Amino acid sequence: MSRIRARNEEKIIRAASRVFAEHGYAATKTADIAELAQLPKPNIYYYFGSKENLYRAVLESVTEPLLAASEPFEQHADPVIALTAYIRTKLMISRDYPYASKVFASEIMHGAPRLPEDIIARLSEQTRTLSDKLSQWMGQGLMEQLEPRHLLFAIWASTQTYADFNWQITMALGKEELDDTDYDQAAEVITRLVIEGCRVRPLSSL
Amino acid sequence: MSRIRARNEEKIIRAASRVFAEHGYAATKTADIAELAQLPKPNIYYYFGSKENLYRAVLESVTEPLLAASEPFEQHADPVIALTAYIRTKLMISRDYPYASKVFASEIMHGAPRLPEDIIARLSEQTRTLSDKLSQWMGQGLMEQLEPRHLLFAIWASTQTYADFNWQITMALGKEELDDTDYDQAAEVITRLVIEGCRVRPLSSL
DNA sequence: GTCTATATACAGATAGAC
DNA sequence: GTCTATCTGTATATAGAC
Repeated sequence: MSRIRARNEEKIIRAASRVFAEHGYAATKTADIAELAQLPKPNIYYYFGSKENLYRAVLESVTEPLLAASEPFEQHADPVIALTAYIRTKLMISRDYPYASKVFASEIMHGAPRLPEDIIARLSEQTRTLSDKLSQWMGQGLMEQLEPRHLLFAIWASTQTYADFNWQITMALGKEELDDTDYDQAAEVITRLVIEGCRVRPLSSL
Repeated sequence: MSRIRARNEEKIIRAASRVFAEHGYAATKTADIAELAQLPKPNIYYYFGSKENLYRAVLESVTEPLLAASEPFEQHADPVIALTAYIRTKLMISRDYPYASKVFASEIMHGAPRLPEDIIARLSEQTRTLSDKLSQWMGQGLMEQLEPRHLLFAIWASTQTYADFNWQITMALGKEELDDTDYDQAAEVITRLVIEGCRVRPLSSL
């Protein structure tokens, strides 16, 4: 793998993430990706073979930040701290990786027809890990007994909505784009819903 | 407007809602809509003129159920009852009108490039009405003081996710499709988050 | 008013020069 | 290894028969 190749592949992936996120897979023209990447169109086919291959490469590349969100669950044993940090991290990912979030959202909304099996497996495993942790806390009396997966769905949806449905959010808030204050307010509301709503208590209360 | 015309237009709209929801605007072929509607393809162009016109007609037709969700806010003065009913209604809409929800979600995710101005206006007005009502309850001390629009975003996201990201939900729950029990559990979790999380109190507590 | 057969345009992909 | 010029399939849209 040459220097120039690595550099061009990265430029293409970056440009493709954005165009796929903004227009969706089918509406995306490889010519637009090439233009944004400032490379001739055939380069894309030379490096990736086909539009679909490139799209799969994009899906792989955007998976990391999304999976990394669960770190707070591994780092903190205390449910109040872990859940608070998790919500904040999920919101920061929506802010910093909006293309990753949208490409995934679009893919999943249409039934994940092009999502590689290994990514599905990793997402499933993460879901299991997270819901097991929640069940454990519930069993210890550190939070109310609820179906943990529905709680996860609520957290995922209400944090990712700031990336996926950014248009609606900015419109409703009457802004061009969101600033740090908006994300702080979002974190405050969602954290309150989860912590107070599930009566989550710190480890020290045991 | 002839009988046969009205009937065919409705068949086309219904088929189009489904195909647009499942594949997105760009990936949808008018031939697939025609096949599902059991009509010849040129009929679509005869009745609607273009794929884009048909899509706009679909957007108009799916707007009603989505706007109707706010009825509980008008019917019930009590915040506990109104919010509980609102969450339930939103979930039932996700269950009963999944195509409407997905077509809208896809449109908004890509920046609403084809959403008619009048629909935007009606959605904006509803947002204002709902957040005003929440502010009023907060002012009366019937619930915690929070940015009401962020609370709305959380409710919208966590209820619509059951339609928009149905694939992920069913996969996480290990099911082919959701049943009434799943929606009951979802309602229980989301209602608890909102009512307990915002410390919403009934009118009678005043 | 309705539908079969066809034109047209666009975008994914590649052959071949450099 | 890289890119210009071109091919080709596919899907929107319509002309014209019934």
